[in-house]
Amino acid sequence: MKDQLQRLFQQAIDALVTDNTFNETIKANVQLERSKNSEHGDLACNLALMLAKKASMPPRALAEKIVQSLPDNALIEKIDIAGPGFMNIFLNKSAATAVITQILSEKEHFGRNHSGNGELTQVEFVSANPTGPLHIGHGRGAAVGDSLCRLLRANGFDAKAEFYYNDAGAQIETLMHSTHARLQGLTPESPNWPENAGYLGEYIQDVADSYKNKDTINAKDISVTAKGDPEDLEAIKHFAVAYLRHEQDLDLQAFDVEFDYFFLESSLYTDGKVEQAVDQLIANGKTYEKDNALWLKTTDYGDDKDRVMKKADGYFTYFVPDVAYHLDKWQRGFTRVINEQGADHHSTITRVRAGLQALDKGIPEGWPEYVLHQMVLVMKGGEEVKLSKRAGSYVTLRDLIDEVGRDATRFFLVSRRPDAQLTFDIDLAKSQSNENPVYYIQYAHARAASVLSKIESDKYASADLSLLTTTEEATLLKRLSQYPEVVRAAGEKLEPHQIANYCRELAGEFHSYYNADKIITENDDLSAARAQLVAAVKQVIINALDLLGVTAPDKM
RNA sequence: GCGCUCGUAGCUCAACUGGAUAGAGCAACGGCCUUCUAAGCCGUAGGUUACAGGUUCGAGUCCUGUCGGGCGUGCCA
Repeated sequence: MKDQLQRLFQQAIDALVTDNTFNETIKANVQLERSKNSEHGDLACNLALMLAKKASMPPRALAEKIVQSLPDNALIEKIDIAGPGFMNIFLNKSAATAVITQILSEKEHFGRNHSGNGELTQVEFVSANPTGPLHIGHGRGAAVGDSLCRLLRANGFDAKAEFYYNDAGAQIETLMHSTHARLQGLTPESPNWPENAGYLGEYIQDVADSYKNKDTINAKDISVTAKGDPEDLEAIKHFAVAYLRHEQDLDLQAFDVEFDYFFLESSLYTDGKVEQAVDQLIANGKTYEKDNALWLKTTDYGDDKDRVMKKADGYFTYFVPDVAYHLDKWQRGFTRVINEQGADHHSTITRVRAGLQALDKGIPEGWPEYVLHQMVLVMKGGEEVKLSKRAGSYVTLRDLIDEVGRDATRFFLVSRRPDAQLTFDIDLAKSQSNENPVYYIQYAHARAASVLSKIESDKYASADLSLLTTTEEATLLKRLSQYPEVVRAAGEKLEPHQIANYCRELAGEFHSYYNADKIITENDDLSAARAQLVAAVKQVIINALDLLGVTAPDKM
């Protein structure tokens, strides 16, 4: 509908060009905005303000000429010229209620579009080291990443979720030594606790106990049985990684987050992909040797200094496998990749992109895209809880889900802009769990379901929607018709929190409506029309919450 | 020091590609259940959008500077 209106305004401008109001051809960027204030109509257009100078006439006068030049149409009821020169568009009544019919026929597809054209897109997120349980920071990544996948799919992209396991670095050695020390009956308090056993958390003891019991662990795509030999370091390492991967699987399951693919960093070495990438960089002349190390000329691609690729001790620095990994993503056909990561990784962006450009494989400069989320501060008892895996003080994601609930946790973590820090006060979340915004939205849905259950659906299968005349009804209709645009905007900007805001507004307006007007009245025709509106609201709440991975229960 | 990022009500956060009177929740105060779910609604109060300039018809939003927080800045991952 917006498109149709934009075309109408473009035609009006064209007409004014031919009658010489403008002395040049104007390629107008017609902007239509949803007005916040209902006195300002349904949509507002600022064309006259933007073009006043070029027409060398006052904006309000230009606005009048534009309105006069608009072709006849069935959409617009009237246009007011207001303020400095806004054209406030009031839509036809039947155009406003048409959205109900549309929602009820499209159901769960309402709001979805095909703008992504099925482009193969990958969202990589969480990607935690398999060295401990997931904490709330990973939770934010999981909530945002999963929601991004859902949003992209709603916008017509073929989105795949991927988890990258850093199972090949120094942190895995640390995990091995930590488990080994526990197997020997040591604790971090022991005077002879080894220095290279850096993980001090109690969960390492669980890993050691399980290893000693010769347990079998079934993680996502592997099955490992512990040898039980406390001196076999390789076996310990292998088992510990599997054990903790399984723990993370359970965390993700509890959070209702699914991945299409788990990628192991170690496979990049065993498949020779790291070597291949390095050889290619050397062959392309993008490297040099200095101080016994191999350097990449990242300054050619906007970095502020060159970076070491291969250390003097012969090992690669961490970003080298990252480059190889991203080359692999590209070769798998992901023309679009979005990496959802903690903001502490932002320095890798320049390096990974630089490495990819240096490979000279025709990868676009801005590829891959990044969505970075800021740290989550966890408060408990009025104090900040440090999320240090090494020190062992720890708030796990699963603790949080148990205490606060899955829907509330997900909603909370995804309802803020990712690039702003957020504070998660555990005491507050627990004590006010009934007042969490997610319940407000779910309650709106439950209320709608409850009312509808009181009318047989064939009683409102058809209805005269022109009976919807109250201001609350007009407000709701406007909000509903806005939903497809919100899905599109949130998808384009990769901002799931816009969906959360929309949910809150729709729920609030529905609660107001519910209190202001009876849905079921003496008048059967009116009841039918209102029931259709309620059914449409209910459907859109379901659709929107689904994009956030939050359920919409019928009863609360 | 340099780079990125954020600064909005007492607290936690919104504000669509720059739009009209900056909005919610929590906390505070006052009302609304004989009636479709009160996990709700209505109202009151709360703001120099950190500060100072600039750009323009118009700035919380863009630019410059200052102050403050976070992250990064390693031959750590």
